[in-house]
Amino acid sequence: MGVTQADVARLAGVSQRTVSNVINNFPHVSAELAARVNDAVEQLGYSPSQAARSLRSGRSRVLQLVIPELDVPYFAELARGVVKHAEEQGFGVMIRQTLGDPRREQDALEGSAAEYAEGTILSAVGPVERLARQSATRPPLVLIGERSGAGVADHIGIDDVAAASAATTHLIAAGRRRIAFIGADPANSLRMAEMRHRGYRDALRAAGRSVDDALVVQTASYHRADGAAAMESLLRAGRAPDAVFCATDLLALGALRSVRRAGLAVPDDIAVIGFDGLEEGEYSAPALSTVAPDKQGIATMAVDTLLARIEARTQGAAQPQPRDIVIPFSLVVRESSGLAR
Amino acid sequence: MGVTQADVARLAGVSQRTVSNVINNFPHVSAELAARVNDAVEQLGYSPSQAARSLRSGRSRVLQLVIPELDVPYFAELARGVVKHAEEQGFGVMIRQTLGDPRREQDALEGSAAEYAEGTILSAVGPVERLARQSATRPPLVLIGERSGAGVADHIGIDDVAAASAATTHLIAAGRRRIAFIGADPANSLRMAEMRHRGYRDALRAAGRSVDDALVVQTASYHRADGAAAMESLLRAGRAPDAVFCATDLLALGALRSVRRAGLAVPDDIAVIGFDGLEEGEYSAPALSTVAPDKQGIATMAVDTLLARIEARTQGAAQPQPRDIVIPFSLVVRESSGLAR
DNA sequence: TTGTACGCGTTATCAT
DNA sequence: ATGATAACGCGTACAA
Repeated sequence: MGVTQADVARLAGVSQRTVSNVINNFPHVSAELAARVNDAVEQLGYSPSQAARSLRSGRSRVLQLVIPELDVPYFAELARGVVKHAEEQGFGVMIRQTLGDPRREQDALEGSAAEYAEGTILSAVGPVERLARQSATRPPLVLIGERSGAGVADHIGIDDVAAASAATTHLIAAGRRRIAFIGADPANSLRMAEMRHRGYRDALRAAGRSVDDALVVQTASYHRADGAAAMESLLRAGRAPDAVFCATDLLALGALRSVRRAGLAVPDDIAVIGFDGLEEGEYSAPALSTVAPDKQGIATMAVDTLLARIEARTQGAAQPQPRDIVIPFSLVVRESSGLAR
Repeated sequence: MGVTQADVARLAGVSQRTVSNVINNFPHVSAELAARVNDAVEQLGYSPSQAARSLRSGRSRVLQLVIPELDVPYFAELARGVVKHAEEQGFGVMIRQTLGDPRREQDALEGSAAEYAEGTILSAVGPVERLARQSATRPPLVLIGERSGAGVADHIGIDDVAAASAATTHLIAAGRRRIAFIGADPANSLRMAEMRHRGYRDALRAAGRSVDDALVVQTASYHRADGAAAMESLLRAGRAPDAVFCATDLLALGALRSVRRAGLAVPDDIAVIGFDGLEEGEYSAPALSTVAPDKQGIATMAVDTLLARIEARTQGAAQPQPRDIVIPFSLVVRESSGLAR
């Protein structure tokens, strides 16, 4: 703060232009001058003003990541990957936390804060159609998780229906008869919930099973406590299921605790499988089976896609159609869905 | 992007100055003009350039949070609190991830990226003396976790020694005789590890117990896997402990799994207590006892302290001496350290 | 190879 | 209450 290129130039006895050249290591600078400038920089503790640089160049080298909650492990792992990869590409990451509030999502995209970033990676909790509308003039937007129906923005994610179906099919193959689903969304606002629910139903039908809606329980949110409460209600409601597919690992971890407290055994009495591939599930008792999206892949691809958009934009190139990039997932069978005795 | 105050002024038929006044809702603007300007803003989809604003005002309203790993739950919870509180104060948060690399810490403070932020909250993994040195000319720095010995920067944190002592004393009071400690730092680079280790020893001595170094195991890091490995080595090494205090909850969660896999029971055979107060510990089997720092308190206080420094700096006020603010912790007794039968 | 001069979009000082 | 104008620090076209 305070010390400018002009100060450095004065001390080094060169023009400001030369200082700028040295800073941005421009090809044609005599080694001697460069040394003198670097000395002066060192001596004054000069560091370039990002604000001026950004105003001048129109580039901030900052990305914005908008997620619901930083301490939900799935988002934390995602954020780790995004920050890491962005830094490797020379970009910083501003993180905004919506806490599930659609107004905050809106504000993150339209508010003045948005102007810092050259682009946004958004994991929305609500419908994204409205949000993504102004993409023409706004900085590029890449969606993860919820996708926009209209193909109005790039989307990176896994095939939720197929993944949910794989989890359910695994339970069926393990010989389970009464397979419950925890995590349906009452408001139907999350397409994610809808898709995982659909995958569950699809798998059941494909196996010739009927779908028993008494075994489908809605949750207000996707935290451990919701899973615990949902499982309790399932256990209270007469005939208990012999397997449960939870829409997130956190729900599953909560469910695990409720089963345990009810004095039942996992997987002997009830098999449990989650969704997210959290490391936490490797250490639960029993270790949690799960459907694991390639989170690092999602993070990397989201950053790369966004950077490509930004690049094209600054080049004034024609923007290709928004793409929907599907990232692979894997079924991770651990203890909680082992074959029943 | 592209549309400036001048464009808005032209459309509204006023001077650019008036537009600026309306944007920053300056007191003296006729309601009629303001409406016209706002219309034009709406119509053009104008939003102010943060770069220009920041260059002009010298303020970016951005804070920098530097932590080792975003997906370590302790840091994730901390980051949540910091981002939340900073946003409430009108500040965005750039997150940098050091992955435990001291060079990245250095770079976060000195590199050009640092210039974006008006101040930095740093959770260091290495010695901070060097890092904090240049505080005179650099933006303000607030330390969380590791503290600098010299009182060269503000520090927010709990009393690690007292907290570790409380955990150990709890184990002693529960009748445990052979209490192990997991998490000592071989390189001794983390003062945190040293302090928690010291608290453990202090409590033992205060109870008239001898300290058996065979029960102290070092870990390379503070993740679940390290805790699991450490516990295994403890179980392999002859006489097993009947209690373990782990320097972090993650270590404890790993230890829990190793005990389970060895066919032993927690807390009957071995009591376990961790450190961090993670929500994850409420759902482990058994639920994990822990020492819980007031994480939201740390986050809030770190932001407030940093903001106060920034304020004083922009006011040109004299900077008070760096403070060391101690945040309370609480002992959370859950199942894993219940009384042995 | 290096110096001079201008403009990026804002805010703020000085008049009116 | 509003309009002209300077300056924030940097990058670069143009000139030398």
